[in-house]
Amino acid sequence: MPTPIAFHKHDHSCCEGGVLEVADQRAREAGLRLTPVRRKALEILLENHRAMGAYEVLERLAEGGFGDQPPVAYRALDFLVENGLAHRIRRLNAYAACMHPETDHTPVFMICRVCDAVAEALAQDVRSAVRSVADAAEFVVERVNVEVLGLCPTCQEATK
Amino acid sequence: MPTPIAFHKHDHSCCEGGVLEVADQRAREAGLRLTPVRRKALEILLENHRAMGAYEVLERLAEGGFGDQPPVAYRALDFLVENGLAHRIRRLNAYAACMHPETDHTPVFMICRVCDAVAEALAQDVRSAVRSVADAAEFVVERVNVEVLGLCPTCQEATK
DNA sequence: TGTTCTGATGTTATATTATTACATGTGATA
DNA sequence: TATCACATGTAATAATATAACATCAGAACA
Repeated sequence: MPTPIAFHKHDHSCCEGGVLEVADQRAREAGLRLTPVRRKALEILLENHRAMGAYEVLERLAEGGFGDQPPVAYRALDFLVENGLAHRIRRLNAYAACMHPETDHTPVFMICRVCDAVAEALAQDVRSAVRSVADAAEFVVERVNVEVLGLCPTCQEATK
Repeated sequence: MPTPIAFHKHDHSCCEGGVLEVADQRAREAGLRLTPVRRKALEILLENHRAMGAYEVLERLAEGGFGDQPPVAYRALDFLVENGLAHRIRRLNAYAACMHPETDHTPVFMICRVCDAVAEALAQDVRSAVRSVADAAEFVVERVNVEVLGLCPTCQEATK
């Protein structure tokens, strides 16, 4: 199954190179420890450009000479998520490289229920709407996760 | 751990009775098959008034004379979610009775990272913001799930 | 009444996802 | 070099979820 992280065609080399560059930069500036396993995990997510399960990432890490036990993948992925370099897509029990690591954003994930494709979008409006609801409940917001289920452009066609 | 579905004190008998009443009504009118296990599962969620794991619900169902194997709980919970009588809280791998079954809503769940308390809020603004993002991506929205992680009023106090 | 169909339930087994616990290594700092 | 903090490796297991199939109960109908 394809499960790309964007619905439409694009020059993927830009995503990959750009994101890795930002990651390296953040590592230098913010003192992030982007160690070999962690960087490799990010590369794997970027290469595939789709939501991947932890065990799938683990397999690729093991092929790359790293450990082959679950914590190896979970630790690397947790690190990436903690530091805004990847996101966790809960509906799919999967992870995807963040496409906008340079900005402090509230991502919205659109997940196709037919083909499992995922696209990440930025939505400042969603963030502010959430914030006002939370304020009313006296709740302090730290992270916002929005997952939208529906039909991607391709599967809409197929359904017709 | 308590994990209530609302942060503030309230008359819980209203929630419980009201929601069950709406559920029964929907069963009659819309031809929903709210069978004994399904109704019991809803009662369990309402009684506890908090997010509960499937196995926790299963245990209570078994005590009530129903089957004690995982599919018993998963099927009942899936039914409730499908029909808008419960929600799945993915961050907690848990389920909670819907507090607004009468309305077609986009729930926002606020989840406390310290005590796991969950509160459900309605947010029409969030829905429309999501919709406009999705339109731009030519994505057809079917369900929206918003989970906000942060600190509930009680844990904010404790952290000070 | 009895037959047939559909969907719900029970049960066994197993798959998938995630964590705990502990040993080992590694690089910075005093 | 001693010590510390943190990263990694590994074994074992916990927690969550589903597949597959048998059985049952009620509706629709001859």
